[in-house]
Amino acid sequence: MPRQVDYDSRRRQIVAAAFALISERGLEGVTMRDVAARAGVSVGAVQRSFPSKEEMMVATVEDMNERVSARVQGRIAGSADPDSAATMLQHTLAGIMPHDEPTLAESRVWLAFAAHAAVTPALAAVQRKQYEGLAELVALLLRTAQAAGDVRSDIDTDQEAGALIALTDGLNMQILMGRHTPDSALATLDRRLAALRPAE
Amino acid sequence: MPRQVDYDSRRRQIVAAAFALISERGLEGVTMRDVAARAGVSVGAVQRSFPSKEEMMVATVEDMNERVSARVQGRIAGSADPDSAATMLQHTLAGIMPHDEPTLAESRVWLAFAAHAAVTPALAAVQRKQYEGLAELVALLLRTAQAAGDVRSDIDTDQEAGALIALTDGLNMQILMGRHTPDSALATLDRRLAALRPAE
DNA sequence: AGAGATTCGATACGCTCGTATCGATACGAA
DNA sequence: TTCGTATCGATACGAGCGTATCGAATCTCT
Repeated sequence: MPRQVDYDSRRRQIVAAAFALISERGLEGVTMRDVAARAGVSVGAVQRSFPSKEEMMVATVEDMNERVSARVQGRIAGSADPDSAATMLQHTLAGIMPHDEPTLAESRVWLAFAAHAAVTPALAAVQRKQYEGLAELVALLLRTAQAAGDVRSDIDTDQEAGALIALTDGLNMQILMGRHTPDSALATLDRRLAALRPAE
Repeated sequence: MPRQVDYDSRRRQIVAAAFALISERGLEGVTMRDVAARAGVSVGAVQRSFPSKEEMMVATVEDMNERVSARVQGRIAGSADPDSAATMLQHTLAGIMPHDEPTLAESRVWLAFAAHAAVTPALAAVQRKQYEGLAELVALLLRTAQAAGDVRSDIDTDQEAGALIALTDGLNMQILMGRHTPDSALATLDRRLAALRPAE
Protein backbone atom coordinates (compact mmCIF):
# COMPACT_ATOMS: atom_id res chain seq x y z
CA MET A 1 0.00 0.00 0.00
CA PRO A 2 2.67 2.53 -0.98
CA ARG A 3 2.62 6.15 -2.02
CA GLN A 4 -0.97 6.77 -2.85
CA VAL A 5 -1.29 10.02 -1.00
CA ASP A 6 0.79 13.14 -1.16
CA TYR A 7 2.88 13.50 1.95
CA ASP A 8 2.58 17.22 2.39
CA SER A 9 -1.17 17.12 2.32
CA ARG A 10 -1.21 14.33 4.86
CA ARG A 11 1.04 16.25 7.17
CA ARG A 12 -1.23 19.25 6.86
CA GLN A 13 -4.20 17.06 7.59
CA ILE A 14 -2.59 15.68 10.73
CA VAL A 15 -1.47 19.09 11.90
CA ALA A 16 -4.98 20.41 11.39
CA ALA A 17 -6.34 17.59 13.54
CA ALA A 18 -3.79 18.27 16.28
CA PHE A 19 -4.62 21.95 16.09
CA ALA A 20 -8.32 21.31 16.50
CA LEU A 21 -7.78 18.99 19.45
CA ILE A 22 -5.49 21.44 21.22
CA SER A 23 -8.02 24.21 20.79
CA GLU A 24 -10.72 22.01 22.30
CA ARG A 25 -8.92 20.26 25.13
CA GLY A 26 -5.57 21.94 25.55
CA LEU A 27 -2.13 20.47 25.07
CA GLU A 28 -2.57 17.70 27.60
CA GLY A 29 -5.73 16.50 25.90
CA VAL A 30 -3.91 15.53 22.75
CA THR A 31 -2.85 11.94 22.18
CA MET A 32 -1.48 10.29 19.08
CA ARG A 33 -4.55 8.07 18.93
CA ASP A 34 -6.93 11.00 19.07
CA VAL A 35 -5.02 12.93 16.46
CA ALA A 36 -5.01 9.94 14.14
CA ALA A 37 -8.72 9.39 14.62
CA ARG A 38 -9.54 13.04 14.05
CA ALA A 39 -7.41 13.13 10.93
CA GLY A 40 -9.10 9.98 9.69
CA VAL A 41 -5.91 7.96 9.45
CA SER A 42 -4.26 5.24 11.49
CA VAL A 43 -1.69 5.77 14.19
CA GLY A 44 0.86 4.15 11.93
CA ALA A 45 0.26 6.74 9.25
CA VAL A 46 0.80 9.52 11.75
CA GLN A 47 4.04 7.89 12.80
CA ARG A 48 5.10 7.72 9.19
CA SER A 49 4.64 11.48 8.82
CA PHE A 50 5.92 12.43 12.26
CA PRO A 51 8.42 10.04 13.86
CA SER A 52 7.62 11.41 17.30
CA LYS A 53 4.90 13.35 19.00
CA GLU A 54 7.26 16.21 19.67
CA GLU A 55 7.94 16.71 15.98
CA MET A 56 4.21 16.77 15.39
CA MET A 57 3.80 19.41 18.07
CA VAL A 58 6.57 21.53 16.64
CA ALA A 59 4.90 21.38 13.22
CA THR A 60 1.67 22.43 14.89
CA VAL A 61 3.23 25.49 16.52
CA GLU A 62 4.72 26.48 13.22
CA ASP A 63 1.38 26.03 11.56
CA MET A 64 -0.24 28.25 14.16
CA ASN A 65 2.37 30.93 13.67
CA GLU A 66 1.87 30.76 9.93
CA ARG A 67 -1.88 31.00 10.30
CA VAL A 68 -1.64 34.16 12.33
CA SER A 69 0.93 35.70 10.02
CA ALA A 70 -1.09 34.83 6.94
CA ARG A 71 -4.21 36.27 8.47
CA VAL A 72 -2.49 39.51 9.38
CA GLN A 73 -0.94 39.74 5.92
CA GLY A 74 -4.32 39.16 4.37
CA ARG A 75 -5.95 41.87 6.42
CA ILE A 76 -3.22 44.33 5.58
CA ALA A 77 -3.40 43.54 1.88
CA GLY A 78 -7.17 43.76 1.83
CA SER A 79 -7.39 46.91 3.87
CA ALA A 80 -9.21 49.90 2.42
CA ASP A 81 -6.20 52.13 2.67
CA PRO A 82 -3.14 49.93 2.36
CA ASP A 83 -0.84 52.88 2.05
CA SER A 84 -1.54 54.30 5.47
CA ALA A 85 0.81 52.98 8.10
CA ALA A 86 -1.70 53.82 10.80
CA THR A 87 -4.31 51.68 9.08
CA MET A 88 -1.87 48.84 8.60
CA LEU A 89 -0.98 49.04 12.25
CA GLN A 90 -4.59 48.74 13.28
CA HIS A 91 -5.10 45.79 10.95
CA THR A 92 -1.99 44.11 12.22
CA LEU A 93 -2.92 44.24 15.88
CA ALA A 94 -6.64 43.72 15.38
CA GLY A 95 -5.80 40.80 13.13
CA ILE A 96 -4.05 39.07 15.98
CA MET A 97 -7.07 39.24 18.21
CA PRO A 98 -9.82 36.65 17.84
CA HIS A 99 -13.21 37.69 16.52
CA ASP A 100 -14.94 34.44 15.54
CA GLU A 101 -14.78 30.77 16.33
CA PRO A 102 -11.85 29.86 14.07
CA THR A 103 -9.76 32.70 15.41
CA LEU A 104 -10.83 31.93 18.96
CA ALA A 105 -9.52 28.43 18.39
CA GLU A 106 -6.29 29.96 17.20
CA SER A 107 -6.04 31.99 20.37
CA ARG A 108 -6.65 29.00 22.59
CA VAL A 109 -3.86 27.14 20.84
CA TRP A 110 -1.61 30.16 21.11
CA LEU A 111 -2.22 30.39 24.85
CA ALA A 112 -1.64 26.68 25.34
CA PHE A 113 1.73 26.89 23.63
CA ALA A 114 2.65 30.09 25.41
CA ALA A 115 2.10 28.42 28.76
CA HIS A 116 4.06 25.40 27.64
CA ALA A 117 6.89 27.61 26.43
CA ALA A 118 7.21 29.12 29.90
CA VAL A 119 8.66 25.81 31.13
CA THR A 120 10.20 24.59 27.86
CA PRO A 121 13.12 26.77 26.79
CA ALA A 122 13.31 25.28 23.29
CA LEU A 123 9.74 26.28 22.58
CA ALA A 124 10.27 29.65 24.20
CA ALA A 125 12.98 30.41 21.68
CA VAL A 126 10.64 29.69 18.78
CA GLN A 127 7.95 31.91 20.22
CA ARG A 128 10.40 34.67 21.03
CA LYS A 129 11.53 34.72 17.43
CA GLN A 130 7.97 35.03 16.21
CA TYR A 131 7.39 37.91 18.60
CA GLU A 132 10.53 39.62 17.51
CA GLY A 133 9.27 39.75 13.96
CA LEU A 134 5.96 41.14 15.12
CA ALA A 135 7.61 43.74 17.33
CA GLU A 136 9.78 44.90 14.47
CA LEU A 137 6.80 45.17 12.16
CA VAL A 138 4.80 47.16 14.69
CA ALA A 139 7.73 49.44 15.42
CA LEU A 140 8.27 50.01 11.71
CA LEU A 141 4.62 50.86 11.20
CA LEU A 142 4.77 53.23 14.14
CA ARG A 143 7.81 54.96 12.71
CA THR A 144 6.22 55.25 9.29
CA ALA A 145 3.01 56.60 10.79
CA GLN A 146 5.08 59.00 12.80
CA ALA A 147 6.76 60.29 9.65
CA ALA A 148 3.33 60.76 8.10
CA GLY A 149 2.23 62.76 11.10
CA ASP A 150 -0.35 60.19 12.21
CA VAL A 151 1.47 59.35 15.43
CA ARG A 152 2.88 61.75 18.00
CA SER A 153 6.57 62.36 17.53
CA ASP A 154 7.41 62.10 21.23
CA ILE A 155 6.67 58.39 21.23
CA ASP A 156 9.49 55.86 21.45
CA THR A 157 8.40 53.46 18.76
CA ASP A 158 10.22 50.41 20.11
CA GLN A 159 8.81 50.87 23.58
CA GLU A 160 5.36 51.58 22.24
CA ALA A 161 5.48 48.50 20.02
CA GLY A 162 6.21 46.37 23.09
CA ALA A 163 3.40 47.98 25.00
CA LEU A 164 0.91 47.52 22.17
CA ILE A 165 1.79 43.87 21.75
CA ALA A 166 1.51 43.29 25.48
CA LEU A 167 -1.87 44.96 25.50
CA THR A 168 -3.01 42.85 22.57
CA ASP A 169 -1.85 39.67 24.25
CA GLY A 170 -3.55 40.64 27.49
CA LEU A 171 -6.80 41.41 25.72
CA ASN A 172 -6.48 38.11 23.94
CA MET A 173 -6.32 36.31 27.25
CA GLN A 174 -9.22 38.22 28.67
CA ILE A 175 -11.34 37.29 25.69
CA LEU A 176 -10.54 33.63 26.25
CA MET A 177 -11.40 33.98 29.92
CA GLY A 178 -14.72 35.53 29.04
CA ARG A 179 -13.92 38.86 30.65
CA HIS A 180 -13.99 40.65 27.33
CA THR A 181 -15.97 40.15 24.17
CA PRO A 182 -14.03 40.42 20.94
CA ASP A 183 -15.82 43.70 20.32
CA SER A 184 -15.00 45.30 23.64
CA ALA A 185 -11.38 44.18 23.38
CA LEU A 186 -11.12 45.65 19.92
CA ALA A 187 -12.63 48.89 21.19
CA THR A 188 -9.98 49.02 23.93
CA LEU A 189 -7.24 48.50 21.38
CA ASP A 190 -8.65 51.17 19.08
CA ARG A 191 -8.92 53.60 21.97
CA ARG A 192 -5.30 52.98 22.72
CA LEU A 193 -4.31 53.50 19.11
CA ALA A 194 -6.34 56.69 18.93
CA ALA A 195 -4.37 58.02 21.88
CA LEU A 196 -1.21 57.82 19.78
CA ARG A 197 -2.44 60.46 17.36
CA PRO A 198 -1.12 63.99 17.72
CA ALA A 199 -3.37 66.48 19.46
CA GLU A 200 -5.16 68.67 16.93
CA MET B 1 -0.26 6.07 63.45
CA PRO B 2 -3.03 8.61 63.87
CA ARG B 3 -3.16 12.35 64.20
CA GLN B 4 0.37 13.32 64.90
CA VAL B 5 0.52 16.21 62.46
CA ASP B 6 -1.75 19.16 62.04
CA TYR B 7 -3.86 18.73 58.95
CA ASP B 8 -3.88 22.30 57.79
CA SER B 9 -0.14 22.54 57.84
CA ARG B 10 0.17 19.32 55.91
CA ARG B 11 -2.24 20.56 53.29
CA ARG B 12 -0.23 23.75 52.98
CA GLN B 13 2.93 21.72 52.66
CA ILE B 14 1.46 19.63 49.88
CA VAL B 15 0.05 22.63 48.07
CA ALA B 16 3.44 24.32 48.29
CA ALA B 17 5.05 21.27 46.72
CA ALA B 18 2.47 21.18 43.93
CA PHE B 19 2.98 24.89 43.38
CA ALA B 20 6.73 24.49 43.07
CA LEU B 21 6.41 21.61 40.63
CA ILE B 22 3.93 23.46 38.45
CA SER B 23 6.23 26.46 38.30
CA GLU B 24 9.10 24.24 37.22
CA ARG B 25 7.49 21.84 34.81
CA GLY B 26 4.01 23.12 34.09
CA LEU B 27 0.70 21.50 34.88
CA GLU B 28 1.38 18.34 32.94
CA GLY B 29 4.61 17.73 34.81
CA VAL B 30 2.86 17.27 38.11
CA THR B 31 2.12 13.78 39.40
CA MET B 32 0.87 12.64 42.77
CA ARG B 33 4.12 10.77 43.34
CA ASP B 34 6.25 13.79 42.61
CA VAL B 35 4.15 16.04 44.79
CA ALA B 36 4.38 13.58 47.65
CA ALA B 37 8.15 13.25 47.25
CA ARG B 38 8.64 17.01 47.09
CA ALA B 39 6.49 17.52 50.15
CA GLY B 40 8.43 14.83 51.96
CA VAL B 41 5.42 12.62 52.63
CA SER B 42 4.05 9.44 51.17
CA VAL B 43 1.44 9.21 48.45
CA GLY B 44 -0.96 7.83 51.02
CA ALA B 45 -0.61 10.93 53.13
CA VAL B 46 -1.38 13.13 50.14
CA GLN B 47 -4.45 11.04 49.46
CA ARG B 48 -5.52 11.51 53.05
CA SER B 49 -5.40 15.27 52.67
CA PHE B 50 -6.73 15.42 49.12
CA PRO B 51 -8.98 12.56 48.05
CA SER B 52 -8.28 13.29 44.39
CA LYS B 53 -5.73 15.09 42.31
CA GLU B 54 -8.32 17.53 41.10
CA GLU B 55 -9.07 18.70 44.64
CA MET B 56 -5.38 19.19 45.17
CA MET B 57 -5.18 21.29 42.03
CA VAL B 58 -8.12 23.41 43.04
CA ALA B 59 -6.47 24.07 46.38
CA THR B 60 -3.33 25.05 44.52
CA VAL B 61 -5.14 27.58 42.34
CA GLU B 62 -6.72 29.07 45.40
CA ASP B 63 -3.36 29.23 47.09
CA MET B 64 -1.91 31.05 44.09
CA ASN B 65 -4.75 33.55 44.07
CA GLU B 66 -4.25 34.15 47.77
CA ARG B 67 -0.54 34.61 47.34
CA VAL B 68 -1.02 37.29 44.72
CA SER B 69 -3.72 39.04 46.72
CA ALA B 70 -1.67 38.96 49.87
CA ARG B 71 1.36 40.33 48.08
CA VAL B 72 -0.61 43.17 46.56
CA GLN B 73 -2.20 43.96 49.91
CA GLY B 74 1.21 43.95 51.52
CA ARG B 75 2.64 46.34 48.99
CA ILE B 76 -0.27 48.69 49.35
CA ALA B 77 -0.06 48.65 53.12
CA GLY B 78 3.69 49.15 53.08
CA SER B 79 3.65 51.88 50.48
CA ALA B 80 5.23 55.20 51.35
CA ASP B 81 2.09 57.15 50.66
CA PRO B 82 -0.78 54.84 51.44
CA ASP B 83 -3.31 57.61 51.18
CA SER B 84 -2.68 58.39 47.54
CA ALA B 85 -4.91 56.39 45.24
CA ALA B 86 -2.45 56.88 42.40
CA THR B 87 0.29 55.31 44.49
CA MET B 88 -1.92 52.46 45.54
CA LEU B 89 -2.81 51.87 41.92
CA GLN B 90 0.82 51.65 40.94
CA HIS B 91 1.53 49.26 43.79
CA THR B 92 -1.44 47.13 42.90
CA LEU B 93 -0.49 46.61 39.27
CA ALA B 94 3.26 46.48 39.83
CA GLY B 95 2.63 44.00 42.63
CA ILE B 96 1.04 41.62 40.17
CA MET B 97 4.06 41.59 37.94
CA PRO B 98 7.00 39.35 38.77
CA HIS B 99 10.28 40.88 39.85
CA ASP B 100 12.26 38.05 41.42
CA GLU B 101 12.40 34.27 41.35
CA PRO B 102 9.53 33.59 43.78
CA THR B 103 7.23 35.95 41.93
CA LEU B 104 8.39 34.61 38.59
CA ALA B 105 7.35 31.18 39.83
CA GLU B 106 4.00 32.65 40.74
CA SER B 107 3.61 34.01 37.24
CA ARG B 108 4.47 30.71 35.63
CA VAL B 109 1.84 29.00 37.74
CA TRP B 110 -0.65 31.72 36.90
CA LEU B 111 -0.04 31.28 33.19
CA ALA B 112 -0.32 27.51 33.43
CA PHE B 113 -3.71 27.76 35.08
CA ALA B 114 -4.86 30.50 32.73
CA ALA B 115 -4.15 28.27 29.76
CA HIS B 116 -5.89 25.37 31.44
CA ALA B 117 -8.88 27.55 32.24
CA ALA B 118 -9.29 28.34 28.54
CA VAL B 119 -10.46 24.77 27.98
CA THR B 120 -11.93 24.07 31.42
CA PRO B 121 -15.03 26.19 32.07
CA ALA B 122 -15.15 25.38 35.78
CA LEU B 123 -11.66 26.76 36.29
CA ALA B 124 -12.43 29.71 34.04
CA ALA B 125 -15.22 30.72 36.39
CA VAL B 126 -12.85 30.76 39.37
CA GLN B 127 -10.32 32.87 37.51
CA ARG B 128 -12.98 35.22 36.19
CA LYS B 129 -14.14 35.89 39.71
CA GLN B 130 -10.61 36.69 40.83
CA TYR B 131 -10.23 39.09 37.91
CA GLU B 132 -13.51 40.75 38.67
CA GLY B 133 -12.31 41.67 42.13
CA LEU B 134 -9.10 43.04 40.70
CA ALA B 135 -10.92 45.03 38.03
CA GLU B 136 -13.20 46.56 40.64
CA LEU B 137 -10.27 47.50 42.82
CA VAL B 138 -8.42 49.11 39.94
CA ALA B 139 -11.51 50.98 38.80
CA LEU B 140 -12.11 52.22 42.33
CA LEU B 141 -8.55 53.43 42.63
CA LEU B 142 -8.84 55.17 39.29
CA ARG B 143 -12.02 56.91 40.38
CA THR B 144 -10.47 57.98 43.66
CA ALA B 145 -7.37 59.25 41.92
CA GLN B 146 -9.60 61.05 39.48
CA ALA B 147 -11.38 62.80 42.33
CA ALA B 148 -8.01 63.81 43.74
CA GLY B 149 -7.02 65.27 40.38
CA ASP B 150 -4.25 62.73 39.79
CA VAL B 151 -5.98 61.17 36.80
CA ARG B 152 -7.56 62.91 33.84
CA SER B 153 -11.29 63.32 34.19
CA ASP B 154 -12.09 62.27 30.63
CA ILE B 155 -11.07 58.70 31.35
CA ASP B 156 -13.69 55.99 31.65
CA THR B 157 -12.45 54.23 34.75
CA ASP B 158 -14.02 50.84 34.02
CA GLN B 159 -12.63 50.74 30.51
CA GLU B 160 -9.25 51.94 31.68
CA ALA B 161 -9.16 49.34 34.44
CA GLY B 162 -9.69 46.61 31.86
CA ALA B 163 -6.99 48.04 29.64
CA LEU B 164 -4.50 48.32 32.50
CA ILE B 165 -5.11 44.77 33.62
CA ALA B 166 -4.76 43.49 30.08
CA LEU B 167 -1.50 45.39 29.72
CA THR B 168 -0.24 43.98 33.00
CA ASP B 169 -1.12 40.44 31.96
CA GLY B 170 0.51 40.90 28.59
CA LEU B 171 3.68 42.25 30.16
CA ASN B 172 3.61 39.34 32.55
CA MET B 173 3.60 36.91 29.65
CA GLN B 174 6.36 38.74 27.86
CA ILE B 175 8.52 38.58 30.94
CA LEU B 176 8.01 34.82 31.11
CA MET B 177 8.88 34.51 27.44
CA GLY B 178 12.05 36.45 27.99
CA ARG B 179 11.02 39.34 25.75
CA HIS B 180 10.92 41.75 28.66
CA THR B 181 12.90 42.04 31.84
CA PRO B 182 10.92 42.77 35.00
CA ASP B 183 12.45 46.24 34.94
CA SER B 184 11.53 47.08 31.36
CA ALA B 185 8.03 45.77 31.87
CA LEU B 186 7.63 47.86 34.98
CA ALA B 187 8.88 50.89 33.09
CA THR B 188 6.26 50.27 30.41
CA LEU B 189 3.55 50.05 33.03
CA ASP B 190 4.74 53.23 34.74
CA ARG B 191 4.83 55.07 31.44
CA ARG B 192 1.28 54.03 30.84
CA LEU B 193 0.20 55.16 34.31
CA ALA B 194 2.00 58.47 33.84
CA ALA B 195 -0.05 59.04 30.71
CA LEU B 196 -3.19 59.00 32.82
CA ARG B 197 -2.18 62.16 34.68
CA PRO B 198 -3.76 65.44 33.65
CA ALA B 199 -1.70 67.70 31.42
CA GLU B 200 -0.13 70.52 33.43
C1' DA C 1 -3.08 -2.11 80.29
C1' DG C 2 -5.55 -3.44 76.51
C1' DA C 3 -9.04 -2.86 72.81
C1' DG C 4 -10.45 -0.17 69.11
C1' DA C 5 -10.07 3.33 65.92
C1' DT C 6 -7.26 6.05 62.93
C1' DT C 7 -3.57 7.23 59.91
C1' DC C 8 0.35 6.03 57.22
C1' DG C 9 3.32 3.87 53.81
C1' DA C 10 3.83 0.37 50.50
C1' DT C 11 2.11 -1.84 46.99
C1' DA C 12 -1.31 -3.48 43.60
C1' DC C 13 -4.53 -2.45 39.87
C1' DG C 14 -6.45 -0.87 35.76
C1' DC C 15 -5.77 2.28 32.35
C1' DT C 16 -3.68 5.18 28.86
C1' DC C 17 0.21 6.92 26.90
C1' DG C 18 4.12 7.11 23.14
C1' DT C 19 6.47 4.09 20.52
C1' DA C 20 8.02 -0.37 18.37
C1' DT C 21 6.99 -4.23 15.67
C1' DC C 22 5.25 -6.90 11.98
C1' DG C 23 2.32 -9.09 8.59
C1' DA C 24 -0.60 -7.62 4.77
C1' DT C 25 -0.96 -4.92 0.77
C1' DA C 26 -0.20 -2.20 -3.30
C1' DC C 27 2.83 -0.18 -6.42
C1' DG C 28 7.26 0.31 -9.65
C1' DA C 29 10.96 -1.83 -12.11
C1' DA C 30 12.76 -5.57 -14.81
C1' DT D 1 4.25 -11.13 -14.52
C1' DT D 2 6.90 -11.19 -10.67
C1' DC D 3 9.99 -9.64 -7.35
C1' DG D 4 11.33 -6.07 -4.22
C1' DT D 5 10.17 -2.34 -1.66
C1' DA D 6 7.62 1.15 0.52
C1' DT D 7 3.67 1.98 3.24
C1' DC D 8 -0.14 1.06 6.14
C1' DG D 9 -3.04 -0.64 9.95
C1' DA D 10 -3.26 -3.43 13.89
C1' DT D 11 -1.36 -4.77 17.74
C1' DA D 12 2.20 -5.39 21.33
C1' DC D 13 5.06 -3.39 24.89
C1' DG D 14 6.93 -1.01 28.64
C1' DA D 15 6.38 2.95 31.37
C1' DG D 16 3.88 6.05 34.11
C1' DC D 17 -0.38 7.64 35.69
C1' DG D 18 -4.39 8.23 39.44
C1' DT D 19 -6.44 5.59 42.64
C1' DA D 20 -7.64 1.53 45.67
C1' DT D 21 -6.30 -1.62 49.10
C1' DC D 22 -4.40 -3.36 53.23
C1' DG D 23 -1.30 -4.51 56.97
C1' DA D 24 1.54 -2.07 60.35
C1' DA D 25 1.96 1.38 63.56
C1' DT D 26 0.28 4.72 66.76
C1' DC D 27 -2.84 7.28 69.59
C1' DT D 28 -7.26 7.51 72.55
C1' DC D 29 -10.32 5.90 75.76
C1' DT D 30 -12.05 2.98 79.38
